[in-house]
Amino acid sequence: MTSTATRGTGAARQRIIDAAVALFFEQGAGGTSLQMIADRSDMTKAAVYYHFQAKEDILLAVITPALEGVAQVAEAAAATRSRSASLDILITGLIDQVIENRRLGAVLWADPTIAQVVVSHPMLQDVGIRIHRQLIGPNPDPATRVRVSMFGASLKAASDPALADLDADTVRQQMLDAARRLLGLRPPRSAT
Amino acid sequence: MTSTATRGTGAARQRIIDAAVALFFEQGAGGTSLQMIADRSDMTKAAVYYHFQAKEDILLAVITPALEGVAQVAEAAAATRSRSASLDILITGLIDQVIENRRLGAVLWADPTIAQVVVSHPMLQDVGIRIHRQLIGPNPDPATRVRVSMFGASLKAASDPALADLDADTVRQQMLDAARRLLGLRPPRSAT
DNA sequence: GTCTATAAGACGATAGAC
DNA sequence: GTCTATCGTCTTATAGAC
Repeated sequence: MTSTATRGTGAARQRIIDAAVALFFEQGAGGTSLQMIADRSDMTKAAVYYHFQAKEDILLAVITPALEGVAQVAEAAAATRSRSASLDILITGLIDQVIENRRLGAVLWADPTIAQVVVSHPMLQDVGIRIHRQLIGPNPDPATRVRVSMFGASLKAASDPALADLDADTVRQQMLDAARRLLGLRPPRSAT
Repeated sequence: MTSTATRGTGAARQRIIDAAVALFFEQGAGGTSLQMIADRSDMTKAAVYYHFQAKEDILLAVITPALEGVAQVAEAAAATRSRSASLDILITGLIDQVIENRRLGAVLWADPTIAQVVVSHPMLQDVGIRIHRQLIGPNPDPATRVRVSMFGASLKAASDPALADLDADTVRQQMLDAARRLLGLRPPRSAT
C-alpha cells in the first residue's frame, strides 16, 4: 500500500524497523550501519536487503508513519476556527505523539541525518513546515518564534532516559502543563 | 596544557575543530568521517592525524571547552545559598553558553555519539550529572523532573535554523524569559 | 524468504618520504 | 608540519544458490 515498501509481508519487515528505531536512538541514524540493523533483527545483511532496497528506504519506513501522525494533528488543528483551541490541539497532539513512541520522538526531532532525509522529500518536509506555521500562528514576532522553537525541541524530553522510570501518563500530563506555561496558554477547561 | 592535545601549536588544529563542529551539526558526529573533516579543513586525512591521534580525540577537543563553560556555571550556582538565586544563575548561565556558540549547543545536547563519549569519560559525565542535580534541586518530584528535562532539551532552540535571522541578544532574552515561565520562576529583579 | 559469496569502495589508522 | 601510499577492516549493495 505504501510506496516505500518494496517486498515482504510484514513480520520480518517490522522487526527491521523496530531494530532501526532502537539503534537510531542509541547511535544516531548516521552512526548506524546495515550490519548493526541486521544483527539486531537476527538476520543477515542480505536478508535486510530483501525487504529494503537501500538504507534510505529504512529511514523512510521509520519516519513516514510518525510524520503521518503529525500530519493528522495538523489537520485537526486546521479544522478549528479559534486560535487558542487550535493551538491546544497542536500541543496536545504533538505531545501525545512523542509519548506514544518515546524513542521515536527523540530520533525524529533531533537527528541531523533524519532531518536531511526529510528535507530531500518535499512531501515529508511539507508536514513539518505546515505544523510549524500553525504553531507560530498569524503573529510571528521574535518572542513567539523562540517559544515555538523551544517547545519543538522540548518534545525530546519524552525520551529522556532520566525520565524512563515515570509512567507515560505522568510524563504526558506534566509535559502538557509545562508546554502551556512555556507558550503562555491558559488550560482550556479543567485546571491542573 | 590540556591532556587531549597530542601535537600541533594551534592554527591548523583549530581549523580542524571548527570544521568538525560544523559537520557534527550538519550530519551528526556519527555521520561525519575523517575524510569530510579533512576536506573542510583543506588538509589531507593524514594531516589531520598529525594533530589528533584518533577520531575520538577530535570529539573530545570539541566537547571539552564547552563542558568547561558549563562546569563554571555549576560552580557559580553552587556558591549561592538561596535556591531561587542559584536556579536563576543556572538557567542564565546555560542559555548564555548555547547562545555564545549556537551550533555547538545543538551538538552537545542532542547528539547520541557525543553522549556516548561523555558517558565513557567520567570526568565529563560528572559535569552533566552535577548540573542536572542542581537544576532539579532538593525536591525531585515528577513535575520538576519533567520540566528540567524539557528545559535541557529546549536549549537546542538556540541553534534552530528557523531562528538564524534573529540576533543573539534577542534570542537570549526570549529564551531566558520562556525558560523562567517553563520552570515556574519569577524574574529575579527587573521584569520584561 | 533467507542464505553465501563477493564486488567496489570508504572507513579509521599507520609508515615513511619530504 | 604536511604529504603520498598503504594496511586491514568495514561499508553499501548485488548475484545467484537453496
